[in-house]
Amino acid sequence: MAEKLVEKTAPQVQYDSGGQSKGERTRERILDIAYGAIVEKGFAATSIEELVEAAGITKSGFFYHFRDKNDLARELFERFLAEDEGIIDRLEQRARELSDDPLQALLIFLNLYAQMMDDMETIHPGCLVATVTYQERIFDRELKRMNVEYLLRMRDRFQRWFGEIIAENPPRSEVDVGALADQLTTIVEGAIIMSKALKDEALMGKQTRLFRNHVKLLFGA
Amino acid sequence: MAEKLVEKTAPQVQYDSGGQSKGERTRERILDIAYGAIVEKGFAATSIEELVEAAGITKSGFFYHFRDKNDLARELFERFLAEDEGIIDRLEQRARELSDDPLQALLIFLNLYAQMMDDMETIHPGCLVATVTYQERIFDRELKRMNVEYLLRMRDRFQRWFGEIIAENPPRSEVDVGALADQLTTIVEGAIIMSKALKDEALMGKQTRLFRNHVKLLFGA
DNA sequence: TGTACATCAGTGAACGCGCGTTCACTGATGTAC
DNA sequence: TGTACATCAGTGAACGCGCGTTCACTGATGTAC
Repeated sequence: MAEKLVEKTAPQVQYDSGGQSKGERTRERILDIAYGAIVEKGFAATSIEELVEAAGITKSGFFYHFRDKNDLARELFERFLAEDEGIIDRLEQRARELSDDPLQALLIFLNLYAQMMDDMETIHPGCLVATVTYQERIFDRELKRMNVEYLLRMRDRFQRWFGEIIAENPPRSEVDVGALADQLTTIVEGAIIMSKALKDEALMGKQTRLFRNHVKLLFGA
Repeated sequence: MAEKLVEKTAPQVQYDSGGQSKGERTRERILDIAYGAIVEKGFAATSIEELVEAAGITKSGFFYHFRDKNDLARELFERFLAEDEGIIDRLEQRARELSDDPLQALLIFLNLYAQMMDDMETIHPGCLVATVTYQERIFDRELKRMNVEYLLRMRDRFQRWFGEIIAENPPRSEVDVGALADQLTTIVEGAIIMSKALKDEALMGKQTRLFRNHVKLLFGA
C-alpha cells in the first residue's frame, strides 16, 4: 500500500521539448494523427475515437483541445496551407536565384517541384484541398473560403510569372494565360487522385514534367 | 364513407413508360436522385433517408430495391462508367471519321471533348471517380477495382492513339508517352476539383484546350 | 520554506440523435386453371 | 368469367450501434504571499 502511494506521487520527468508545454505537445500529436487519417480516408470516415486512441488520451481530452470536430479541420487546413505555400515560396526563390530569366527560372522551379514529388515517400498533402472540395457539406464556410483563397493565390503567382515570361518570349502559339496559370494546380490535384487510385508514386512527378515540357515548347527558343 | 371506399379502389392508371415496370421506374428514380446527391456532397454525407424522401417512398422501400448502401454505390458507379465510356467512344469515332490522320483526329477529338464540357450545364460526372478514390474506405474493394480498370482502359486508349501519332509524326521533344496517355484523365480529374471549388464552369474546357495545345506543339508541323 | 489558491490537462460516465438494417405484414397486380 | 394463388412493390415499427458532445470531477503543476 505504502509503495503504491509513493509510486503515485513519483516525480514527473520534465522533458525539454523545445519550449512546448505538455498540452501543446498533445495537441500537435492529435493534429499529426488526424492529418494522416483524413488524407488517407477522408474527414467523415475519421472518428474522434480513433484519433484519441492513437494519441493515448480519452475522448473528453480531445474536447479539451478542440471546441468540436470542425475546429480540428480548420486548424489542420490552415496548418497545411501555410506549410505548402512555404515550400512553393522557397522553391520559387531558389529557382529565381539560379536564373534571372523568368522562363529559365520557371523551368528550374518545375524541375525542383517534380523532384520533390519523386522524393516524397508518402502521398502529397494537397489531398486536403480535394477532400475539402469534395466534402464541402460537412466542412464549414470558413474552410471553403480558405480553400478558394489558396487556389486564387496560386493562380496569381503563376499568372504574374507567365506575364514576365511572355514580355520577353513571345508564345509559339496563341494561349490562354489564365488557364495556363491554373494548369499546374489542376494537374497536381488530378495527379494526386490518379496516383492514389493507381498506387503509382511516380505519376505526379511525370505529370509535372509533362507540363514543364509544354511550357518549354510554348516559349522556348 | 361509401365515397372513400370507391376512391380507394379507383382504377390505377397504367402509364406507358417504355416497357419499364413500376419497380424499375422507382429504382431508376432512386439511382438518379442518389447520383446527384453523391456528386454534390459525397457518399457518406448522403443518407438513405433523404433519398427515399425525395423518391417518395419509405426507407424500407429502399431495401426492397438494394441489398445495402454499398449495393447502391456499385450500381451507380457501373452505370456512370458505362455512360462515360460510351460518350468517349462516340467522340473518338466521330473524330476518326473526320480525319484519317491520327494526330488530326486526336486534335478534333479534344475539341469535341472541350466543347462538350463547355455545354455541360452541370458538374461533370467524373466526380464519381474522385469521390471513389477519396472515400475508398467506406466503399468496397469491388468499387476500387472498377475504378482502377476504368483508368487503365483510358490509359490504353490514349497510349495506342499516341503510338499511331508518333509513328507518323516525330515528337518535337523527347516525351514520356505513358504520362502523356494519362494526362487528359489527370487534367479532367483536377479540373473537376478546381471548377467546383472556384465555381468556374469554363475551367474544364479551357484546361482541355491547353492540353490540346501541348499535343499540337509537340507533334504539329 | 510552507501553505493556499489557480490553472492545466486531462478522466469517466452518460446523453441523445441519426443512421443503416431487419422483419413481419399488406394491398395491388399477374397468372393458372 | 370467376376464383386461388404467387409475385411485386412496397409499409411501419423497432433495433442497435457508433458517434459527437456535455458535464461534473480530479490529480499534477505553477504562482503569490
